[in-house]
Amino acid sequence: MSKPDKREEIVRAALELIAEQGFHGAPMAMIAEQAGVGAGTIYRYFENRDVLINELYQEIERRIVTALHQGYSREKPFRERFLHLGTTLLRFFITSPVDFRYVEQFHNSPYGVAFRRDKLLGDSTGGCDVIKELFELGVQQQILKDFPLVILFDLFFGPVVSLARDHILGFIELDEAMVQRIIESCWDTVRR
Amino acid sequence: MSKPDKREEIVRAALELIAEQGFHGAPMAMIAEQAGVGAGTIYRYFENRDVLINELYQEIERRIVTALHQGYSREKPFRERFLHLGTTLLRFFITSPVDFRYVEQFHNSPYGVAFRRDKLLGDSTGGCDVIKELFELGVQQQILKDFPLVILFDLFFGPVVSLARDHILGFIELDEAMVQRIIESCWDTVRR
Amino acid sequence: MSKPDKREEIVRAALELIAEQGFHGAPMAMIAEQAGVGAGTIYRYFENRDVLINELYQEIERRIVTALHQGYSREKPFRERFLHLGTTLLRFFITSPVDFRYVEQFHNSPYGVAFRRDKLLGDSTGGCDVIKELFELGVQQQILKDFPLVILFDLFFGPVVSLARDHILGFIELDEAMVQRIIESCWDTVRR
Amino acid sequence: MSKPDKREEIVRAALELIAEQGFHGAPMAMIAEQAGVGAGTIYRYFENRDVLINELYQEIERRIVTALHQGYSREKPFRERFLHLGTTLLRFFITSPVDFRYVEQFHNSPYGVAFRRDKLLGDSTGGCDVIKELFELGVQQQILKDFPLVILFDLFFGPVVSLARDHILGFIELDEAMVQRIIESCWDTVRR
DNA sequence: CATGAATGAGTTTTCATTCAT
DNA sequence: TATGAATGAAAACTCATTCAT
Repeated sequence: MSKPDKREEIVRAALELIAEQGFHGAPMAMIAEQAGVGAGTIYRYFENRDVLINELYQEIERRIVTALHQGYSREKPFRERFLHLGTTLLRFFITSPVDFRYVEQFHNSPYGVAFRRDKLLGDSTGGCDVIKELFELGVQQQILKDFPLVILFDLFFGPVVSLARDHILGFIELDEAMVQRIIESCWDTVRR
Repeated sequence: MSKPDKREEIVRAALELIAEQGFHGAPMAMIAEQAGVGAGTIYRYFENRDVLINELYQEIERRIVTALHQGYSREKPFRERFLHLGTTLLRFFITSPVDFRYVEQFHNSPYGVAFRRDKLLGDSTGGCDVIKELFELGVQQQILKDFPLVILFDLFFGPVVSLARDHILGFIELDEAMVQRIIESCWDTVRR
Repeated sequence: MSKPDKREEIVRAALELIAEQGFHGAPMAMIAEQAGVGAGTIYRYFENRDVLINELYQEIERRIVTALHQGYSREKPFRERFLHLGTTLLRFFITSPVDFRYVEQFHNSPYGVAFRRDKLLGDSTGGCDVIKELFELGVQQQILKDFPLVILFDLFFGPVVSLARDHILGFIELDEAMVQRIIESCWDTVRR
Repeated sequence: MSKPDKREEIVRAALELIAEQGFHGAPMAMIAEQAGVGAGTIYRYFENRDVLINELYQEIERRIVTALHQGYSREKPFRERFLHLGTTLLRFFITSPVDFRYVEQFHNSPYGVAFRRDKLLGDSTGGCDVIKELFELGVQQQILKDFPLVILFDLFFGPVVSLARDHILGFIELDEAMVQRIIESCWDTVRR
């Protein structure tokens, strides 16, 4: 196995185990075994457990940002851009349940709290500037309701996260049509 | 300290520690110290850690249910009842940050997963029959949008939870007027 | 409940629990509950756990000695006296399984070791002078084989204990006739 | 220290401590210290305390079986084979006092009871098929007295165990000649 | 006298991290 | 560079004993 491959395996193993079993259910030894490497090897790629966990989160964040930008264009009309971001995010979550579960584990843990404290930002999706930019624009141009930015975020993304969770837990089955209808409802909530 | 006082102190200490530090940050010894009792004393009131954690959750649930029923009347118009439940819940969360944080910790943990599995329900507020009843009525009478119940729940309560979290973390400051406006927006999301 | 009754109940409860579950399975609180008294009450009758356990043993020993003397007479012929002691002891054990189990637990424990150390004696039945006396007589009068006393004890009582254990554990079923035959065999072992 | 050495040290330490102090007197930390290893190291070789204790017992049983087979031959006359087994067992016990004490501790403990329950056998020496086989043969061929097998076992091995115990505790001093004489006496007890 | 709630020392076990190979 | 055996601190839990009522 080549060097980057090893790192890859560790990341994959850690992500899956933590997503499925929580932080409790993923001790370093188990991650190593699942990754097919020695326990000590993890420490060649990640200084310690905390670093591993935080880097995992950042990798997911990067994937989310990439997904959001795919097919996104500042030229399109505001509503369309909005729907694009909403549906893309919801679709990302329900097609990447491991990533989603990990993010949830992360946010509800000492790691997530520390992370949030650092950011002092407040978007529940995690540092996606493209979203923030669009919301700010919508407020400026009075397309969106006259709420503080954070509230608009919560009104729009609160349901997205809840729905993704319920889909992944099997309480509902979201198909593409439903995703569209839902995000349109969310849009109605925040638009003026 | 009288007997019920001791149980009370343990509950309070456990609740605060877990809400603030998560389950990791609240070992039994620390809970005992914070409560001003011996380590073994906790086990006189709670069979083991799991029981303690689950009873804590149930106490909060009882408090929520009590709050929701206060001032609630089946005689009032549907919309008014809806707004009552939404504002009451949001107000409860932001005035009981410890309870709220605990509930979040709980849901995102092996305990919460097991709990959900038992319920097979899917409302993110936790066994509040009065809420479920009202939503079912709304669907029947075609007052609410034609979505599965679970989705309506998520559309309505997803934002509530997100907003409560951001308020508690200090990202926003929700006053009574804002609470009213927000819940009205949520109502617009789900009503036909 | 009168005072001696309470002591009696404690003794009975402790004996049964320890006999059935071993020392591990009989914490003071459980003994108290089984006896129908408060946990602290035990300490009015026995200074501490060790004292209780040792007194329990001594009570059994007294019962054994009493049994051995019943119907025993120095006037009878040697062989008859011998058979009397052997059959009486074996009968006592299999009709008092709780006492027997307790004695076994006791001997194989720190308590028993300390007890033996104190005695520096060596009879495996526990300080029964009538037995010792008879054996010494048998050696003197050359009725018994020319072995040290301790060895004669072991040859005679080793089987008795093993058989009692197997009877109580249900591996064999000893009736009166069998008891007679067995003890006669043991007699053949030690007699000249 | 090489890997098997460490396991060896743990086994030795546990065996000695338990033999001398009983199960109570041998907590894992003490075993680790005595073995010169870290507390956690024990768990690399034994899943938990129960496993350690049971494996210890099985190792001893293997040693006993090995000893019994040494110099044993189905060709030799019955009586000779009998004496071989008896003397070998007694010799093994008095030259391996730690093993003997451990076996006694084991049998008189929840471990031993569970173990016996599994076996449903009833020989007090512990699964030594060679012994059982010989006894069965003796019964068939009417060389031994007409007793159930279990009783013959107890008549023969009851004294052996008692004698070994008394030798180890220092109440008697068994030399080779005495061992011979004793086992011959035991033989007289069971032979027709 | 009797009680039983309270205690905290002591037990088993886990797991992040190190370091000799 | 990779390994995985070894570690020991920390966690949950038990229980003999005390002492206020």
